[in-house]
Amino acid sequence: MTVTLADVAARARVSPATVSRVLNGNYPVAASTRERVLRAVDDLDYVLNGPASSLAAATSDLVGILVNDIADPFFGIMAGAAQTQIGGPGDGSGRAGGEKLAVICNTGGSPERELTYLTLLQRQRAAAVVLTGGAVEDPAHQAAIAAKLAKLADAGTRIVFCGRPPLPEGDALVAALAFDNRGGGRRLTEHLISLGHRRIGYVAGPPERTTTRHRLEGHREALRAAGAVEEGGTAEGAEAEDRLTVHGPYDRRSGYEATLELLRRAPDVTAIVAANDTVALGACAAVRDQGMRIPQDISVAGFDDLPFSVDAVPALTTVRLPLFEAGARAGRLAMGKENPPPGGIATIAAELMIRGSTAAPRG
Amino acid sequence: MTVTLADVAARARVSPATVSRVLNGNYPVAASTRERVLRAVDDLDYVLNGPASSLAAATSDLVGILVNDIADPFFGIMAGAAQTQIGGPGDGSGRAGGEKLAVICNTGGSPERELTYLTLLQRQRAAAVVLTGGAVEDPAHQAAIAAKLAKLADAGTRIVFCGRPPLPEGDALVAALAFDNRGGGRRLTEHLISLGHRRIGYVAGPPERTTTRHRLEGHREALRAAGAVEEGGTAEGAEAEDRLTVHGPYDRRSGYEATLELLRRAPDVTAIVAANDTVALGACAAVRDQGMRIPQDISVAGFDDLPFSVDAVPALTTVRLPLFEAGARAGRLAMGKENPPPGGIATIAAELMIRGSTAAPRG
DNA sequence: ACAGCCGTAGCAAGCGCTTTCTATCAGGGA
DNA sequence: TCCCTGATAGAAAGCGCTTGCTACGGCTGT
Repeated sequence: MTVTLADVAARARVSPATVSRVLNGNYPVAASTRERVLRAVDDLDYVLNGPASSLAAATSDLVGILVNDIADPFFGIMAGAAQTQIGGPGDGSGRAGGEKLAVICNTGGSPERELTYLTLLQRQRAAAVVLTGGAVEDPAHQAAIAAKLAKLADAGTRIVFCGRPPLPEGDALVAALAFDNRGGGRRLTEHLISLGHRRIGYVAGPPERTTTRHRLEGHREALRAAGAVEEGGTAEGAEAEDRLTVHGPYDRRSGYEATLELLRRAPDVTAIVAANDTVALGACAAVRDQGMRIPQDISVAGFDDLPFSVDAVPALTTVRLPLFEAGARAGRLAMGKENPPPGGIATIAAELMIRGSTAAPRG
Repeated sequence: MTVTLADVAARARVSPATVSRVLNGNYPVAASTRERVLRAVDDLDYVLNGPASSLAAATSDLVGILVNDIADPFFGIMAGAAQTQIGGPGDGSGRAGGEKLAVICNTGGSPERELTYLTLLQRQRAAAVVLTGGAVEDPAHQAAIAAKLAKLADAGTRIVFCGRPPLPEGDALVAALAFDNRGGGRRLTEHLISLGHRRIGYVAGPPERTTTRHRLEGHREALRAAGAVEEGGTAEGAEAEDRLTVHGPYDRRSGYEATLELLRRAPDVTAIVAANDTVALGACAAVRDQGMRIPQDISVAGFDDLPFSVDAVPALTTVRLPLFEAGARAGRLAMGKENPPPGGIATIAAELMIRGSTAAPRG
């Protein structure tokens, strides 16, 4: 029924050990023998039994990539980029070639599913795991994840964070690539302030995510530095900040609804900063549906600079994150093709992209 | 070092066989014994060895999902939806629960990589494989893929097509879910024709893809039915069709450039149909950069109805494909949770969404 | 009371591959 | 000429799990 190593060995008139060595190419085999074996492999259309191989070698060629939402290009781009570095081009034959099987796992942002996938990957003795995107800040889950990662690392699995802050007690991991969300958020709001905006609404992501918090913190840093919310004392400033912030999921619809809420609470905002570009698109729609023009009546800004941002009308002012580059680098780190950054952590710069959706508020 | 089944068995004072049966739950085990085993599993923090298990059982719990470009939400949405049906919620523990590990494989649209991934999946003895999106029409590759799929099916792997036409000699596969690209394309162009458009440009996808061909065929069917290109004879009609069609990859940039080319070739077109929404966005940008307004000066339409389409300004007229539903159904088929459609093939309707980007041409 | 069963648990034989250790052979230096 | 060395190939022992078959009580039916 199934062709096994032994069948190939028989046909090539060598021992199974030799066939294995030819296939893995990590032991000297005479050229003539190798050729004979390879021909037998082709003749019989042999395909290695992965589980058997993994069992015997105690390692597998699986690399897991965990994402929060694969339908979101933010993750799609990173995951795709990582995969370009992991699944080598291959030769179409059944032979190994250093390429691994990159598997993208969609957690849907749920910590439980994240843990489940990590366990599944642990079961498969994955060669590496890449965790992308913001983490949930619940201490219990942080600890659970950290414990699981420690076990994985123990078993020889390489761990890479991409666009995700390192663990508090992050030691087991090979490398963390963190986006400068705080700095990006700060520069974006500084830009709005420099245009003359003072009442700036913020449509934030889910409160429990690190990404949300960091971007929001950057925003508020800029606000405070400019004294933009000082209308008496710090207490009132904080109150104003809260009133001008609405949280919701990272999707278009949430952006739409949160913006409506924001406009209701504070009809006098002159600018709205969204948690990301997708949310910003929803915000734009809401602003427009309220009969206001962008940017004449109200400025809108996003974050991430996803491909569609430049095509929005007007083009979205946003903060560019080098998603592809970061994903590719994470992939290389996972493959051990690249050395981890000093200290294990690299912060990736976020670049302000000023486009048409922001302008000075009306006199 | 690593905890094995035997360790658990020893601690629970039962045989390894019993532990295995408790974990797999497919053999009667007394409640008291089961509990003892489960406690031992927890105590020792045991995690099943996937490769060993797959080897012994001759099956694995991997399900592969092949996509052309994971950075494209078209695929992201389908893949994410499929995964919701495949990777059960799990319980966070190491225990099995019918859930499988859904792995998304990014082929980049390359047939070689598609084949490579299929081999990798075959190696892993995958439980099922879902192939999404249009196929490349090269006969050699068609045959290679068909042969590979036949082998996979032989080995017990379930095969599902999603948004991909069935193989010419498609028999081995469980089910094919095909989008009505031709019908959608036809209705879209009929809509434009009914608005009064006669000179309609078409920004097509890569010529070798089935999706491209079907959508284009639908477009031309509508054109011919309306006699819109008849300016003498059929030969001239065909020539006009070719002149008004520009091929390119399925991305924004290609849409931009192809539209510029189209406008150069035929400055008098009153409408442009794009291969998909992403391309349409590029087309819109090009139209605008040429100083024309949408839809007053020129109408633009897309295909797919990706989430951002409704947020384009003006909102994009397009053809809605139920990507999430199709992906979820494909996932269920892959899991054997749902029966294949009669004949193995189901055609999924495409719905015309008329929005602001199309209007009657200027008198 | 005895044969026959059902419900459970254990034994042991692999699943197909990797890898350590050993065997063999052809040369080359002394 | 003989022994030592380097280059290859083979033998065999698992890797950790699943599962067919066997074993063993206690029950039921007659």
